[in-house]
Amino acid sequence: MDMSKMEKLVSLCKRRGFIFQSSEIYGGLNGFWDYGPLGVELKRNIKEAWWQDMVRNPPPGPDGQEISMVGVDCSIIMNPKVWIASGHVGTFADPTRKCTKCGRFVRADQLWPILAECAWMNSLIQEFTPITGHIDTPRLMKWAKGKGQRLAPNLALVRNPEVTLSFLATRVNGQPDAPPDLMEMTRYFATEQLHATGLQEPCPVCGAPLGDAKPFSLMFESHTGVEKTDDAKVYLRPETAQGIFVNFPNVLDSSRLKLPFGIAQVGKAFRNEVTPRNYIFRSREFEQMEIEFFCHPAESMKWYEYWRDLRKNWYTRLGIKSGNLRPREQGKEELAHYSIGTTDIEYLFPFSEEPQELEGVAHRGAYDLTQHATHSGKDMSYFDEEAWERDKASRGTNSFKEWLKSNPAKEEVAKYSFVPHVIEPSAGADRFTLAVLCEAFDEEEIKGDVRTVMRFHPRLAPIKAAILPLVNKEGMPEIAQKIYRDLKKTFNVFYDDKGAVGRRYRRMDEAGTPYCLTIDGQTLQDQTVTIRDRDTLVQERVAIAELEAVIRKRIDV
RNA sequence: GCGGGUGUAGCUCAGUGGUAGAGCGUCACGUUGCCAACGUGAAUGUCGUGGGUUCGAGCCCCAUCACCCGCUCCA
Repeated sequence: MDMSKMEKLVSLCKRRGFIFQSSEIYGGLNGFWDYGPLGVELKRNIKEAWWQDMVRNPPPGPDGQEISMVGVDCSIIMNPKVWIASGHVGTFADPTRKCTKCGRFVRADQLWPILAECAWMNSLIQEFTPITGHIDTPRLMKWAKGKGQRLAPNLALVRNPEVTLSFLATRVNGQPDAPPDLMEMTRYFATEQLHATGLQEPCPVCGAPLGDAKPFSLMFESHTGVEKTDDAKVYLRPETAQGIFVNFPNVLDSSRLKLPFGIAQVGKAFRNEVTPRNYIFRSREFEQMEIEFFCHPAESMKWYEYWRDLRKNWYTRLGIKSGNLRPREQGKEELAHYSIGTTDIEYLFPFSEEPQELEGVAHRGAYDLTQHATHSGKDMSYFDEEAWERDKASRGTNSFKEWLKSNPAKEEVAKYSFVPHVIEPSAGADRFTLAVLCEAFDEEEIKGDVRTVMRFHPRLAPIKAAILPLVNKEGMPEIAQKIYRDLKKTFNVFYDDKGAVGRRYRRMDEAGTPYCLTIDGQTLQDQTVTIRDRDTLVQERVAIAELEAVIRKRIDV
């Protein structure tokens, strides 16, 4: 059998119940996936580890201080104005035309300026005189069979010069008093079947005819209420972040938080990706684990570095080998216009030679809060009461409002009232789940036999321990059942008494269960069981009474 | 969206126009004494889906869907 690692992993995930294709019995749906019984446990453990480590128990800040984190859980469908303010609606609101051959998108209103600058046009325009409409057929023919082949392989003039030029000649000779202008000539060059299609407009990249202009949005749309009118149009959120931003004032007013602090959210997001690809890596429905950390502008770089390092280390701690994990500072040209800095934390998946993004840690400045302040009219700034209390005596009044009337300098006001800067560590829960699966997958040879084992970090493993009576007699199943009932109150454990114990061990290896507890003959004598380690295969004896503590200790490594 | 490939049992695959198959897995019974044991038996398929050609289609043709690879896209 010659399967790639990725194919083996996909097969195992199906076979053991980690991941299924969405609506599979109906042929599936491109870009959508389901988690099975083991997969949902794995993903829950990942999300819970994130929530525990980032929200409930984050490590100390850069100066050793406690850091404040709270969570929210926002609706997926929000007021559409949110997405206008965030920029998601605007970015692709312009009608876009798609090339029928190469698939590239061109903004409809920019087509001619772009064409004027494109490579094939600049080459072609030297071969005729657009002012007079005069054409030199042999010269254009030569271009079509030479440079044109390379520069615009799908241009009608290149694909079928005889026909294309005959249409053009008919036009030029038929109306000698009204020579075609550059635009019309370009359309002729792009048209192969004039009578069937009419004049076409070419793709700036390859020359093929462009499709009709259509508004293009990566956001899924729906409607509220009965009538599906434009007024009722809503969007499925393409990211969880905006729910946090728009709730910034609510959280501030209800939770007695002071800057700096962070708000976290875990939840589904939706993007109508052009090409979903690579298993669950790029799906149209996915889950994000996002933090917006709000801080004073003067401290923002410090916090950016804090989160960047913390997030990278988190992955390492959960078992991602450092060699496969690549933090990558984005270049200036890559950055969104509002971002001061962004680090992509990338992972080298088996399906790609290039590392792929697991998480982006972005310094977003005051962009988002300012956008929402502008669009909603709601004040999104923060008033630093401590700073004001400290300085008010020297300002000559107890009232900040009163002081503002004296027209203080902007920089002075900003010491007390300002729009916080934001550091955004935005992680993909499904992407990390896939990374964990890839990282865990291993095959090793034991006595000429291949053992497939998922080496999950114990904290993430779907099943923590299996309880196995060595044989089904002499009271072993009864003892095993009791152990099972005790342990399942605390851990996700699995009971199995079917078949030979070796086979049961191997089954648990494929599920990634870190520990197997076996009830054997000696158990009957001294109330101990063996605990088998998934990775080392080493077995130790542990008293039944100490099992819970022993497992807890091992899982919390 | 383009080009190439694939689609047959839960998984991996064989099956080139004439009775739907194998290995593994699953289940039952027996056996069981620590790393995928053994014996016996069983279940499992609209051959991705829909059309067409044919006396007859898993196989040929058309369309469509999904997955994989390469482009493209990923605000």
